[in-house]
Amino acid sequence: MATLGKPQRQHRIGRLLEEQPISSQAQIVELLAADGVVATQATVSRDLEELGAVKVRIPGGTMAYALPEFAK
Amino acid sequence: MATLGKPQRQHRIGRLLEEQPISSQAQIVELLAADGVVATQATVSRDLEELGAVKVRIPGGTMAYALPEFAK
DNA sequence: TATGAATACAAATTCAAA
DNA sequence: TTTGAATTTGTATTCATA
Repeated sequence: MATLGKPQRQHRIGRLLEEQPISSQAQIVELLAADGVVATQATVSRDLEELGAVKVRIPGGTMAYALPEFAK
Repeated sequence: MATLGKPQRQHRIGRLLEEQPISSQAQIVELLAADGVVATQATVSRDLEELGAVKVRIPGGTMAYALPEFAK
């Protein structure tokens, strides 16, 4: 499996965050993998930082990653 | 040391978050203690949840807790 | 420069207990 | 119902490696 470049991977992460509530980096790793994109938690952590993503509280006490408005 | 009630403690936490960038719950525990308020990380974690606080990215790559606008 | 594995660090939750 | 101690879970960073 050809390793996707960083920009493409980050774009996919952004899309994933919009599509569903995601509460952990491990979950992102899984979703990417299901999409054929291999990356570890360390990489996802760095991607989220570069994307400016933050973990916010969702009604119900759960948390989910979200992109800042200006990044959408 | 008279233990401060939960509402008072949460209010203090809110003020602390406004006064300075705070990047960890341990730091909140310390600041409260400096103020004579004893609480553990577990309690601070619950307080932040009840306050709706989130950890956001600050320019420079650091993170800081913040209250949602509507809670101010 | 980008990455992963391992580690260090931070936060949420469990489980008593009062 | 609230809390703290201990634990589990999650995230950032370090340290190689390419």
